[in-house]
Amino acid sequence: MRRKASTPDRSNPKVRNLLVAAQELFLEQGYDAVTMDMVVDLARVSKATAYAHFASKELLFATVMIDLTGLSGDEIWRPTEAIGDIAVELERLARNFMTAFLTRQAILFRRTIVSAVTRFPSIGEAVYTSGPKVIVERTVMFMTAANAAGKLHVPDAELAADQFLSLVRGFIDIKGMLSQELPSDDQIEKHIAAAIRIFLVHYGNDGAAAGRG
Amino acid sequence: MRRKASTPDRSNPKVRNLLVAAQELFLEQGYDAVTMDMVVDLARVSKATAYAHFASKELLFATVMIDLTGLSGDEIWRPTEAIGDIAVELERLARNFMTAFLTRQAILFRRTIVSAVTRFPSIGEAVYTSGPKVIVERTVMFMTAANAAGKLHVPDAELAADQFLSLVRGFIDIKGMLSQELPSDDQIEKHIAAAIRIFLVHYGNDGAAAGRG
DNA sequence: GTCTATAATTGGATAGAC
DNA sequence: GTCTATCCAATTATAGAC
Repeated sequence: MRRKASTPDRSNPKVRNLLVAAQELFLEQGYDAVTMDMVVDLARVSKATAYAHFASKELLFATVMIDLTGLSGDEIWRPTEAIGDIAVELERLARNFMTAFLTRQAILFRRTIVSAVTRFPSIGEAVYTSGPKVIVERTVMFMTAANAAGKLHVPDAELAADQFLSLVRGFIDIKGMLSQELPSDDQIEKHIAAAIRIFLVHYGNDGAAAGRG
Repeated sequence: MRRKASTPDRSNPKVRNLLVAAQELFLEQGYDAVTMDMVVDLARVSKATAYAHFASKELLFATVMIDLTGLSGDEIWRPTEAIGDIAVELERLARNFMTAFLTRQAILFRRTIVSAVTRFPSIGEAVYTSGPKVIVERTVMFMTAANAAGKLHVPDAELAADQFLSLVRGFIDIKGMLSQELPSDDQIEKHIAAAIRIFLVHYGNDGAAAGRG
């Protein structure tokens, strides 16, 4: 019965142990540096058991990566929410995004997934589709809703969403990807505030900006 | 004589062949997927020769990566240049950055270096220092110069540089990192134009923006 | 310096007992 | 399903001749 080809049985404790161990090791060390021996040792499971549930190291890796992807959809913004004070809303959206984006775990995940793209392109596509793509879509929805509610003046919601997320992200994430250092909470706060300021000067609906369109 | 520990002899044709072959293979497939056999085959050199010049695969990899880093300093902007029409200057800076950033080779390089950070942190630091860090520094210099010349109103040059680069980069680079698709030249042009527009509304010196500081 | 041939080890995956 | 013990292919690095 091709159970192995489909979803592994997560009610099985050994399967869970394997997934937890594999996740930790893959995130910390990357696909190649991790051996199946290391995984089964940490999971306290024999190798044969591991291969009874996951047909290959590659499949175990893919399962772990896909599991990690679904974390960041609704956490940004829910389309059902009403929009209050626009500066507050933008701030909340920005902070939600940054906490999902700049945690140590998130950075490790991005490193790991980027490392794997070359060899497992389909995993990269899947993560893109259920990760960044969703974030952008949600932000576009937000911009559209804010525009409709008269809280922003947004002629092009996709452009505005792209610019907002770009400003919020900033350029610091590169440092996080290449080195160990992460920005402090204080830096992040200041950064978000500045991003919202420049964004609102352009897209705010208080008539402050001239010559837009 | 510990020649191997220092810089390899680049006047030697076989060394050059090795570096060229290694660069191509590492960029296309990543550190682990490339074997020394593949490198020496492509370089048409024997394995023993390779190890006569590079003490290990790791050192060969590090050499290739460091070589690839120095490409993007002066190409952004030179501090000696006088600043003319600000919109034109910003556009040139943005385009220089994007062509250095969104080429196929640049993306492959970023993927490869990110993959390697976990296992070779010092390489990541080195690349950060002579890559992104330099780009940011140059852009800060530009902002400072433009402010001094009265072409921009920039109270905080570092913030302005971060915002400008963030806007120009946009959010599309993520797609490039996770999938194969790259934005078209046309999309890039429109994107740059929009970035400059929002930037100038905030930082332009024509009195269009209100309430800044 | 350069080559061919080979050592030494690692690591993904499986056989067979329980 | 689970374990122990093992196979076998791949890979980094070197020995020894020229």
